[in-house]
Amino acid sequence: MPDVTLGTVTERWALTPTEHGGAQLVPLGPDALPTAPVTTEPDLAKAIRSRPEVTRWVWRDTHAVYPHLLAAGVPVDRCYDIEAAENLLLAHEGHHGDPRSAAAALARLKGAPVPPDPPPRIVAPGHLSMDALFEPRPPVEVTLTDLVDVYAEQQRRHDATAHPGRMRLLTASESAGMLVAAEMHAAGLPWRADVHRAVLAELLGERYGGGGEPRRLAELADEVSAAFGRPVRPDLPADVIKAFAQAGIKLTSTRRWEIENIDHPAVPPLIEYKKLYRIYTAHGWTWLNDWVRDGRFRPEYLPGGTVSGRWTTNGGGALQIPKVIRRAVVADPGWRLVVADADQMEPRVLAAISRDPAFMEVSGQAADLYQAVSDRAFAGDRGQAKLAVLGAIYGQTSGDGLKNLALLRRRFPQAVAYVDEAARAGEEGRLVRTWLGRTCPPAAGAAEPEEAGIPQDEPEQAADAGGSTYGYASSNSRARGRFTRNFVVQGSAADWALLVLAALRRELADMAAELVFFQHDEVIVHCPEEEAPRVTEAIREASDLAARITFGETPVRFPFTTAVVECYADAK
DNA sequence: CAATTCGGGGGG
DNA sequence: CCCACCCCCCGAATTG
Repeated sequence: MPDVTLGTVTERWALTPTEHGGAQLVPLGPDALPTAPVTTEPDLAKAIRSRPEVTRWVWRDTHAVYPHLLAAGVPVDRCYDIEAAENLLLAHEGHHGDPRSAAAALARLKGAPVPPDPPPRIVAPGHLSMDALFEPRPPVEVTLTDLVDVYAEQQRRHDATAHPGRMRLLTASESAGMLVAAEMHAAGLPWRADVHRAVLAELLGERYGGGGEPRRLAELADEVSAAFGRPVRPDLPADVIKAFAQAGIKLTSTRRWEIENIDHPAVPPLIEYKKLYRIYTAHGWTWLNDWVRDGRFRPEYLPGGTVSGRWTTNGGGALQIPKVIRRAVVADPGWRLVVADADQMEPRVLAAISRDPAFMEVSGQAADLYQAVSDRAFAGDRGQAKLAVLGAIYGQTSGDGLKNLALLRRRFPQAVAYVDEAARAGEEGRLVRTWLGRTCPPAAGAAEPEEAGIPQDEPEQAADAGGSTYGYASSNSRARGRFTRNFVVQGSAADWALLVLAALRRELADMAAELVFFQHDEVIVHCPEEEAPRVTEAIREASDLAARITFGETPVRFPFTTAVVECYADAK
């Protein structure tokens, strides 16, 4: 069985790149301290290739090292990303957002002035793939011995957390995520520019003068104007609101849900215009020119880019590809896309972390979770069950869902209590953590930490006070409560998803298959047609393994819906 | 004139 | 009827 992240018997080495592609390296003992003198080698890739016995490479920043290694054809098994770990440890210690560079960590260790982080690198459109490797970067490397000191201190800081084993798992899997991110960038998502252009032509028509406004948008704008009896620019909300007002219809916005049921001839072309305008501006011809090269779309993935641990991307809108545009994502000839989507990931994660017996039971089967909940508590009304579950996770405050939420609370008290407690912690200004220990930022304007950092792992029932828990909370603190309520679920789901990715990349290591896309609860693997069954099975195994490692023994199952397709749009 | 905010759409 | 959470990206409007 692959050891995904724990690394019981690991040969660890630390390294730091030097000028002209070389490296300094040093082996580390079980106490994280060097067991031999530092050696210097002229070729980083060769230095790594010649040490296959090393199972984990400790380095400052994956992004500064790993793309070079991949370009040289030297993938690594595991790493430990010191700056990623610093980020997680700082947040856990109540110092979310403090400078996280290795240089800053070293300064804190030595009691020296802490340098601010360099500004985040922005990827300009058109500034593609390998170009990023050769951008001048600020000189924030620290010496290898200093780096090892920071690493050893980080190991001690793990021990000081509420659940050191989980925190180690978190930093290990975040590091694995950094590897996956670089590998997915290098592989790229297969993208057929010709198909994309055909889709655009079909939806938007040709562009006037070759690069001007698409014909279809102009036609729809004319239809809107004709319906109002005067020229109206559909892309200017103020203009549209004024036009409706003149027609005797008062609007506070021109959002789709507010206009779609209005009986006026301008509405259908206006809605169609908004839909197409969005495609045109965000994923039209300009996007295609900027972001697709040689049949691949290579976004830069940022693991842990959001506070909850979900990933973001830097440019290209890779996590918001509209459904219609997915027709351009097509496997190479003879290859397939295995598109795998975790079924009801967040409710199942809530079952695993709350250990609610009844909720674990309905989550212990591969079948539709919402159907199981509705059979048990909602007389078979799946839609109501789904709304109630999502309402509990998001912190619904109004509407029909509320009485269903009460029903949910009766049937699954421990699960609802788990998120209720997270909400209360947020309202009271405390911090909350995911299952593995990723910690939410403090409330805006919260009294600066110190105070020994607000411990709250197993918060007492807070002297309850009975009665209305929310009665005296301000709107701000209620918003904070909804945030922390959702954070423990969304973030713990991100914990699990990261472990799935880490496990899956190891399952795929001896195949031609490549991970090419990851979006919260969905992965795409690009593989030769004949490997697709193995890949499908690998995803199942990665899911099971991730669940065991993340949550320990649990009856909760995490099924994926997988589709083997040539085109992304044909999945599900 | 550059930077920031707003409004509206896309994703999960 | 909308819900409630986490995001990105664009063009226009506004602000410094």
